[in-house]
Amino acid sequence: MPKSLDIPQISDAEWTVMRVFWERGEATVNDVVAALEGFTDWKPRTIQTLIRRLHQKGALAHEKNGREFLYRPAVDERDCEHAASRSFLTRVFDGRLTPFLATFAERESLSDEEIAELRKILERNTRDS
Amino acid sequence: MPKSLDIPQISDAEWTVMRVFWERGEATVNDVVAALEGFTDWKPRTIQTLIRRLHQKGALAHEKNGREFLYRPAVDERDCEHAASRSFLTRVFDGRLTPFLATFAERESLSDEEIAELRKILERNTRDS
DNA sequence: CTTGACGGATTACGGATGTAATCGTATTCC
DNA sequence: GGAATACGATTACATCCGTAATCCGTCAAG
Repeated sequence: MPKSLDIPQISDAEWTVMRVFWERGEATVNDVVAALEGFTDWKPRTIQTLIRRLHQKGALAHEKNGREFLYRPAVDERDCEHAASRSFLTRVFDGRLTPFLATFAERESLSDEEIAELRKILERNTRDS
Repeated sequence: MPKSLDIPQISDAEWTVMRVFWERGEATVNDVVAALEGFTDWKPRTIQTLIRRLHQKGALAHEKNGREFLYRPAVDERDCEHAASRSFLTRVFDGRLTPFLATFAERESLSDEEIAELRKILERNTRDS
C-alpha cells in the first residue's frame, strides 16, 4: 500500500466498510457482506455500492479474482484516522487538541485505566520529542 | 439557553457560523457577515442561508429587532462539542478515546506546553472522580 | 448449447450541504 | 406618498450520502 498522501473523504457508512478491509487485508464483496451480517442491516447491494464508491475514490484497489473482484485497502488506516482527526479538530475545536480533551473529560468520566493509558501515551511522546 | 438534550446536527460551514454566535452571545445576520469578513469568502446570502438553516434546526433562536432578526444560540456550545466528539470517535475509533490520542500523537508531535496541559486535564479528572 | 444464477454497472431517489440568486415586502429617504 | 433600499423567504442547483433496485453480461450446471 503506497503511503498515500492524498486521503480521500470517507463517509460514515464507508468507514464501517473500510474497517473490514483493514482488519482482513483483502476481501470480496461477499466477504464484507458476511462480515457485516448482524452488525448492520445493509442489503448486499448497499454494501456493493459503498465498496464501489470507495474504489472510485481510490480508497480500495481491486484485482479480478475469477468472476468477482478481490478488494484491498489502497490507503493507510493510520493516515485516514489522522486525516479524519485533523478535520474534526479543525471543524469543532479550531484545530486544537487540548480544548477537545478538556470538554470531553468534562462530559464523560474517564476510567482509571483510560487515564493511565492516556498518560502513557503522553509520556511516550515526551521522551521521543 | 436551555441545556438542550437533543443536539441538532451541525455541518462544517454551520460550525463556523455558530462559533460567531457563541462568542458574541447574539448577533444579526449582518453582524455575522461582518465577523466573517476576511475569514471566509461567503456572500451575505450564503451566510443568511446558513443562519436560517441553523434556526430551523433549533440551534439558533431569534427575536424581531426592528426590521431584522436578532439571533442567539439555542444550544450549549459544550453540548455541541461533546456530541460532535462522540460522533467522531464512534465513526473513526470505534468510540474509544485512547486509540485516537495514540494515532494523533504518533502523527503530530505535541509541544511540551500541550503535553503539560493535557496532563493537567487528566489529573483534574483523576481527583474529581 | 441453453438457461439460470450470480456478480458488477447503471440508475434511482430523497435528504443534507455548500453556495448562492431572485422575489416579495416593509421601511426609510426624498 | 412614491421610490429606493434593505431584509427575510423562496427557489436553485450540483454534489455527497444512505440505501437500494434493476439491468446486463458471463460462468456454470444440465
